[in-house]
Amino acid sequence: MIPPPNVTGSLHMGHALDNTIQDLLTRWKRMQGFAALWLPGTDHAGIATQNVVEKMLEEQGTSRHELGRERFLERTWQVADEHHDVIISQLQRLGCSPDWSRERFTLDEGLSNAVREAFVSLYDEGLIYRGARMINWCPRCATGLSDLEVEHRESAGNFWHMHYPAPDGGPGVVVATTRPETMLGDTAVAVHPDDERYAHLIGRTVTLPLMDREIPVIADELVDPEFGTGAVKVTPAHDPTDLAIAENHDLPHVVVIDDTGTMTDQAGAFAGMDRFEARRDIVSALEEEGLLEGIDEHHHQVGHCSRCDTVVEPLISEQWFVAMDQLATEGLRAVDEGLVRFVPDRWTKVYREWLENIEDWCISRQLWWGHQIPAWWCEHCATWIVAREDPQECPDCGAADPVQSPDVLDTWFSSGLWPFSTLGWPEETEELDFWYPTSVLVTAYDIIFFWVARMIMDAMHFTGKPPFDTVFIHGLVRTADGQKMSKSLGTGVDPLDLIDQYGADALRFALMQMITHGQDLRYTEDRVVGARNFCNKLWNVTRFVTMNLEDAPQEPVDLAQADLSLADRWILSRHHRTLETIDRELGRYNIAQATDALYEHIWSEFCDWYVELAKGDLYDPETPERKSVTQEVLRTVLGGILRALHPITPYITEELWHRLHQDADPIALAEYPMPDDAAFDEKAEQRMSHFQEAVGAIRALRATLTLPPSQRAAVTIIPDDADSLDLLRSQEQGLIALAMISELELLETDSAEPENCLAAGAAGARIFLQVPGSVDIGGEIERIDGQIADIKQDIARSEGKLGNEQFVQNAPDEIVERERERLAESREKITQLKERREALARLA
RNA sequence: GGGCGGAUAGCUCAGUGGCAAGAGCACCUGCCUUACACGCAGGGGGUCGCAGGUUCAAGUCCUGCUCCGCCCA
Repeated sequence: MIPPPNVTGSLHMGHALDNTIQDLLTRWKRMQGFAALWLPGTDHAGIATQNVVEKMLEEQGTSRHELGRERFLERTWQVADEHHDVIISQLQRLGCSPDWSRERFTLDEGLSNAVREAFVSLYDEGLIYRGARMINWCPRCATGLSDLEVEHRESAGNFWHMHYPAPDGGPGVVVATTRPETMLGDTAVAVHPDDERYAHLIGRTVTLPLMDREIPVIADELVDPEFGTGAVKVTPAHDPTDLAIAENHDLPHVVVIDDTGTMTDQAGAFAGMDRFEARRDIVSALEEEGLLEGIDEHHHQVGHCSRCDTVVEPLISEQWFVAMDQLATEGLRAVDEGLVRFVPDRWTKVYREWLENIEDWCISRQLWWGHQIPAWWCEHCATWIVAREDPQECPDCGAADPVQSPDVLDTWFSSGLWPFSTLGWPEETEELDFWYPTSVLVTAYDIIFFWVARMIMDAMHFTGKPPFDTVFIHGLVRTADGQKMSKSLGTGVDPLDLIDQYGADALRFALMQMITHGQDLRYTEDRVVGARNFCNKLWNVTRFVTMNLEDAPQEPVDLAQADLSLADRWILSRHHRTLETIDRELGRYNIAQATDALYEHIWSEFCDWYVELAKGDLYDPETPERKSVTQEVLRTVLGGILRALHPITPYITEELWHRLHQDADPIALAEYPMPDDAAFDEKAEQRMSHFQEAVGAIRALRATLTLPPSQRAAVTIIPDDADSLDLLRSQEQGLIALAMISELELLETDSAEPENCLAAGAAGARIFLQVPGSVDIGGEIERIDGQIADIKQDIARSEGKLGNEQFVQNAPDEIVERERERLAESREKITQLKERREALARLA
């Protein structure tokens, strides 16, 4: 299932990451023959979209109220449609392959029916109710918000200490507050019952300054005696804790701030002022009266509207709520019974703790863009009618034309239904029957609460089943220095720019390499450059292969019957080990590990070694059978590589697939390559690694002399044993080519060492490079000294371990034996190195 | 205040308690070697945050601490 990108913006790097993961998983499973549904769609993002449109209207000098609800919605649909088209085309450019025929939008008719069904049935069960409670109100958006839509940020503020005198002119009490403007609505002062400092005041009254109102001093456990002066002002209408205290003591509410952030006519002299203006004026008024005892700087958490950043006002307001107790229990059951699992697992705890401490959910929004609440007010009965069908009259009293609530639902109310509403719920459709419950949800950790938790709760409640069995949680894409990417800060990166510059495949490959388990990832462009280079490498090696397949036999060679070279056996073995790694790691959602395994296999094994060795066989007219076997191996391995890579880089692999196989079906429909144990060839891998070591040793010797590739050199090799001799003899051609040898002398095991040579040891052989003419060998002596020093350390370490009785006794025999072998090898090596150094010193 | 994550090469990150710590990028040296200079070959670079502990053996497990980031209140 796709997390619906909202229709207000365009795709950012987070979407690119998220959708590439989903596309990868979908293509992978699809190629493996599973019926894989990836259902795309978008959500209407109520408050965000409405804000975008209102801003546009403001620029045009009008407002939603001037337009009226109907015309405003027309305008908003237009904007939403435009953004929708942009997003869809972006997803397509990224190479996403969902089932476009099933695309859904949360305001579609079907999904709206689901919303209405969900609302009415929750209402009928008593899980949705309407009530006056303290909620978070955004004065700018003019709507209530859920707790999740408020961002608490530490802000610099003050602690104002205000003196509330006793009515008889006595000392009274000093209270401290961060919000002086609310004092106009104070209806008490509260202290902790055990606080001896204030015990004498409990039950008496103090005078509320500026309002000249007597308010009681009460005792309540909720007061923290350590905080501030230990005495708090109580403003039931404007603070959740104060409201709780007021309920304990039956205190009256005085509303002094209205839903536009303006002081009400209850606010005395300050009526009509903006709340922040009033704060300043109240402070100076108190100061004038000598009632301001002091100001402390104070950093505290202030709630901001997550959509417009306005300071949120806690207000008592009549709204629709979802009672969360029962739903949360069902949501917890889903993870407790293992019906839903989070990857990585640690997010389970985050999810669980949130559900365990959840409050009722305010779902009504005083907006126009969204699902209008299916509740109608009957003026005559003074009751709400909640119904699936629009009522023409009140079912109780028959009064005509009940009025529908103008409010709409929180967007997440509809998003929570997404996994099943998109498949037709509440109808019992074939789609629902076949596809539901789904398998995987992929999303970033920042919407676990908003979306994931709600989907799980809703699914458990309405369908009795989990919406999916796995939630794969990834991190956020950040800038190179770890900042959040944001358009407004100018730190955002547009994935489309990168696609233009490097291609969608490069972007996808880079993102898949960077992804870690639930950790944020830092984006730098050089990762995409690297991925682009990799694509280029793949392109070129395919070019090489196809060029060399032009004269390949019509009938493909049966590799199972063919006479395979060491290199052939090796690359086939490595290829299948890579496939095994991919299968294992993707199965664990270790996407980067799977991606890196392919990178390594393609570049460092296939290109760097197999292709280089293949050239000898391809260009040697003497051995046509070898050539056709090599051609077949190239075709087979490259074909496997392209298919294995296709879910990550769909475009280039599709193109190259058709260059490799002219009449093939699309690679997207090809079978995903699976590892075959029969291809694992331990022996070939071991022999090949000895061969590679020999090549490496010669190359290293050449490098110390800074010989250019054009200057080939004569090499003598003395194998340690018959096995090595056999290996090197069989690989002579490759050795000469890869180590740039002019003349190769492969001696018998016990031969005498040649004079005037640079020497090196490789697994199973000693290697001698003839020094041509006057070359500086000082560098080589230095290099050998370094090696001697390193090996001395190794010897000391091995001797230490083996000299330790505890180690020999307790460690597994295998480990001890290995340590003995290593020690012997090191001693052998150091002897050779010392001899070599002396020989060099004589040379110089 | 509670919880979570991170600290390994200059940078970004991998690293089932056991063959001498790896990759990519960056850096240095030499190369247009006929698939690829978006490339090839070679190389330098590490007190694995700090302090204890467990173990024959710790980057890896335990405890405490420091710093950075995030979530919740």
